[in-house]
Amino acid sequence: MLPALPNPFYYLDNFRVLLNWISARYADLLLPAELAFVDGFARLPHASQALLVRMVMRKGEWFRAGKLNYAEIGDTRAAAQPLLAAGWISADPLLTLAEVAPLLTRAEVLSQLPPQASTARLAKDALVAAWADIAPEAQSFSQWYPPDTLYQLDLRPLCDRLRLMFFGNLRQDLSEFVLAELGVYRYEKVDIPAEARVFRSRADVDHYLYLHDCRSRFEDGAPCEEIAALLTNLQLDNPWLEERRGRVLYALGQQFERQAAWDDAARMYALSIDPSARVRTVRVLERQGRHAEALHAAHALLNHHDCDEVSVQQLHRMLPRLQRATGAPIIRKSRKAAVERIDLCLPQPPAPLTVEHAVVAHLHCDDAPVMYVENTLINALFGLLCWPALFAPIAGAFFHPFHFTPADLASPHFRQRRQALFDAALAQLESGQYVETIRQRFIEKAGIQSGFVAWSVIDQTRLDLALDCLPAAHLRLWFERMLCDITTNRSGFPDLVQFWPSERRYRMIEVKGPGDRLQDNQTRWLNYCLDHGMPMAVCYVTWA
DNA sequence: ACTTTACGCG
DNA sequence: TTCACACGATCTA
DNA sequence: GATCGTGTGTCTCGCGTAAAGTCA
Ligand SMILES: [Mn+2]
Ligand SMILES: [Mn+2]
Repeated sequence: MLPALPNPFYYLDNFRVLLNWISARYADLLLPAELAFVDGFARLPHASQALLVRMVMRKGEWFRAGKLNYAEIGDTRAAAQPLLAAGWISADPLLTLAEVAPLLTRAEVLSQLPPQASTARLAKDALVAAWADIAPEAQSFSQWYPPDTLYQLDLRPLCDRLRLMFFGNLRQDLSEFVLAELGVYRYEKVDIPAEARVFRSRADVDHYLYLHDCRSRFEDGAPCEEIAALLTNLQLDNPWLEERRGRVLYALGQQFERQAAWDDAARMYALSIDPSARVRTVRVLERQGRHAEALHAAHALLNHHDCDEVSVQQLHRMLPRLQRATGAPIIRKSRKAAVERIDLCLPQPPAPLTVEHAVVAHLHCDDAPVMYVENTLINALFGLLCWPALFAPIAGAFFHPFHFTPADLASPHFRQRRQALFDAALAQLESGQYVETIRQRFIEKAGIQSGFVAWSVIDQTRLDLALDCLPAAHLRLWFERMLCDITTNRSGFPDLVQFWPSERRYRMIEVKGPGDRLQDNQTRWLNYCLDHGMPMAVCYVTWA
């Protein structure tokens, strides 16, 4: 049980912090009307401020007075009056039946229908359908349901904008404040300059919101052509936003592919700067039967010097097919790295246990314990050793108190911007100091949110075993590869690690159940590790 | 009377 | 808005 | 067997409550 907060208006305090943060850093990016809100909010009566924040933190834009019951606010209708006068909420909006139905319970819907024995037992959907036959298309809430009053929150777009400018994303919200205060989340303390802000221009904020809206509409099933038109001529000079645009375009391309709209898909991929879009361009040509063009495009990409590892892997897999289809000589690059293979026939464990657990149970013994850790072990060791580099107050990396990774983690310059800090961290692997550093940091930083440390998975025992059995040279190789492309290379590690503490050695085991195959990122890590002489194995399981 | 799900909450 | 697995379709050896 | 595409479950803080559906 969490301790209660002493201040019943804690959420209002948090909102004020956000507003002050915004007005201190972003006054030049706000319109006069938006500044007027920030200003005017502070002059509202206390209870009205609180009520507005309660609505902002809840879902939707419509709120029934009867459902806004807060002891610390008191009379809801009285608190709402100043908000109505300011025009930040409106009363008794016009609604369609489809809009009003979710606001009413089944019993309330029934109460507004003429009493008929035939309707009394119907499900809510059926009651609403019956209501549609006798009700107008749209009417005010008080006409739909006289017993209660409805308010409409008109500030959602502005509050989303402020939330975005504060967090730099729309995934986080005001609950971060209270969760941090309660200690549910603990965040690393990073010095944030008084002027630090993630957006440099209002246009960038507008564009982020625009792209987010495009993505939402796409996910809600809007026609691809419609979203495509919204993105096609969008000019962005901010690389971060252009990447976000590229990801939406890529998703659109995939959807067009599902519809076999090859030309549209190719158009989306051509507009996208996402590297995977270039590979899909080749695949679309192939699916169109344009094999010679596809082969040519594949070679063009492969010959380009900055073709990334993922694309190279995917293109190489396409080459034999394209070469066969075009009659070109088939060049097979069948360099199959020899990896130890373990074949097991095991009884299928009952849910929720998985094939990985079955293999753990089979291979585990007291002097050679096995852990099911996937990416979490190496990521945690990396995150602990490189903690000062990851949380270094680099300009632009941290701009609010609730980061669990630096904002520029995916940037190609990520490592270079922290070169000295990463060099120092990795140098500890040469000196042997890393063991003590990681142990100490595990204690010192325990529980603090980090994108690399899953605290619930890593305990002292596992950490000690890992530090005893994993050679520093191998840690160095893993970390170096991760740093080449952190977002790509932080996943794909094998499922299991087995340790022999008495011999100070280990092996990694990727488990494959029936029907499962090595995935691309697993193959890349496997090949890298084998190339460097690391002990790897793949365990294929069939059910007894 | 029971389960499932969505939401609000600190 | 991540990551990994499950599974079916299709084609090739 | 290899490859590709698609769907699913797991993450997201954990708890209490209301609402709706399911079943007898
Ligand atoms: Mn796995
Ligand atoms: Mn596996």
